[in-house]
Amino acid sequence: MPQQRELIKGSTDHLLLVLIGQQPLYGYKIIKELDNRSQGYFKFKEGTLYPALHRMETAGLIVGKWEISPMGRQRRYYHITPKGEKLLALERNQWQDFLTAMRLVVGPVSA
Amino acid sequence: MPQQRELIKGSTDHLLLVLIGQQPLYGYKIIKELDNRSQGYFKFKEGTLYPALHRMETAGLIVGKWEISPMGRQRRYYHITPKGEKLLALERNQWQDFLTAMRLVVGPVSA
DNA sequence: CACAAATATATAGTCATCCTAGATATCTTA
DNA sequence: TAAGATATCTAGGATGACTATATATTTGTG
Repeated sequence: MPQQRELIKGSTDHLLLVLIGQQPLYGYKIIKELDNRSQGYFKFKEGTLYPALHRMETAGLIVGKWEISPMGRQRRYYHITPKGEKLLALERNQWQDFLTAMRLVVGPVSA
Repeated sequence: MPQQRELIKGSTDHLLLVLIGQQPLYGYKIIKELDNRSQGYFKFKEGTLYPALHRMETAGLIVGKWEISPMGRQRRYYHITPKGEKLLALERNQWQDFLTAMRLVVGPVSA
């Protein structure tokens, strides 16, 4: 499973890329968004999120820019890059493949 | 996400528990079974599998017994324990919850 | 006004897991 | 007899998630 480990470990990164791919977001907002959208399931810790964002920026998947939020405050907004877009599309396929493989082993998953 | 990290990291352990929960199996056979059932997706390495089995045995989820295979050879067959059965049922629910949360964030997953 | 809580970013250190790589042994088949 | 499949095991490296902490600003409350 060449890509599976990355997927497993990367489910965090995938979630971040999905959100940032929809709109530029800053770290703290991402934590809140993930919490809200998942109805309280995902509760990312700062120690997980910020290093992940830095990793992804180093990898050229996103770029962080200091911008003024609608509230007039300085926020570090992350934008997805073309490279990030490509990886995002790839990750969606990998996620599908992983789910398919899991279903084959553990049996069908309801819903 | 208290259980999510365990789930992510534990997708390996979950797969093993599912298989062993269906029938006693030995390590090498588990690798082949996962490969076959997943149509080549899961290709566990020995360095991943055996330590995982040892961890799970230490945790009391499975017990390994040296037995003679139908081929007349010594194999270390792992059997699920009552404790393992309970965790397996719990893990199935956690897997469902995780999938639900993922869908809420990344959108519906086909099939 | 003062203080608490929420907002917001960051990182050092710990821990767990996955994989590489190698060791070892038996059995089957050409 | 040799090669390849079967079978188990572990040390060490790499990576990522979390705890804990530091720091600063803003909002809400009494």
